[in-house]
Amino acid sequence: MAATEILLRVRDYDLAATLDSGQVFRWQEQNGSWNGVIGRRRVRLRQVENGILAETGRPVKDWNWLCDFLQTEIELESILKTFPDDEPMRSAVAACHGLRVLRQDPWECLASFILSSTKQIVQIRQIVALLCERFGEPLEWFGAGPVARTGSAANRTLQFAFPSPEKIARATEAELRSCKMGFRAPHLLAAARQIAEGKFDLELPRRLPLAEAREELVKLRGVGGKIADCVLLFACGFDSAFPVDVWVERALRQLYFPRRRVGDKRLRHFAATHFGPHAGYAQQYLFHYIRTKLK
DNA sequence: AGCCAGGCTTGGT
DNA sequence: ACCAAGCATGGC
Repeated sequence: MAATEILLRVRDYDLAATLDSGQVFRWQEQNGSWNGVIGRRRVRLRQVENGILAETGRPVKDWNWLCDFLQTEIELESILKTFPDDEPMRSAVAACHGLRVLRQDPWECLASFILSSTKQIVQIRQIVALLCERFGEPLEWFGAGPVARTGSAANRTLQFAFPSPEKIARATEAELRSCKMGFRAPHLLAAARQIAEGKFDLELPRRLPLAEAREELVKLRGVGGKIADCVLLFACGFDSAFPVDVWVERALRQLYFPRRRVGDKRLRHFAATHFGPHAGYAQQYLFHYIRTKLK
């Protein structure tokens, strides 16, 4: 039966932590609900006692797209069990219980993280919002109400889909720069063109072994190892990908090597070997922990 | 190897 | 109020 609402029964799921942990950049909290866009659908999510209550503007028959995005079928406990049994991980897990890794659209993920380099999360959100308002296709309003002309900036941006590679490919560098992305504009433009022209297949990495998938992604301009790892983890389903940004590096040094000089090489080796088959999840816990709980 | 590239937020004064 | 440092980095 088609409905505009569904209850996804799931436990160990902290919706707020998950949507606000720097994986995705378009979700907005509004009095207890989270508003966002998945594909061409505007979605409202609310954490309830026995799971997540989801609402869309139009009736939906098949909710798989939502379960896939939220990864509600993943049993979190079995992943947490694979984490190393050490003090830093125990603290991070205790502090961020219910934090999940989402499964995003590869293009939105790639584009967002190309725009992320040396930007703070608030600012990445701002750039992505401008990009969607300027280039994204308009979406139907949430619910049946009339179009409000006086929506907040936060709500206005949720009236647009994330722009396709084809749309971005037709833009000029100057137009992209007007979204305040600075030197990242040519990177985004080049990636969009390669994908739009069929010279780069974003569906491919998913089907390759991790190392080869990473090699492919790194071929794109503006994509180094860190951004490739973000796409591999957040969009391609590689749980073992371990993005190391300044926060995770800080977490590793502070929590695992306090008051010790550790070379960059050794730290990378530690990161690559210590955290097990779901290292990406462990990374997300460390990232969120150091940013929100330890400062 | 080291420097450079937007612009906004954060934090110290 | 003002200013400097820093930011889910990668390219040259």
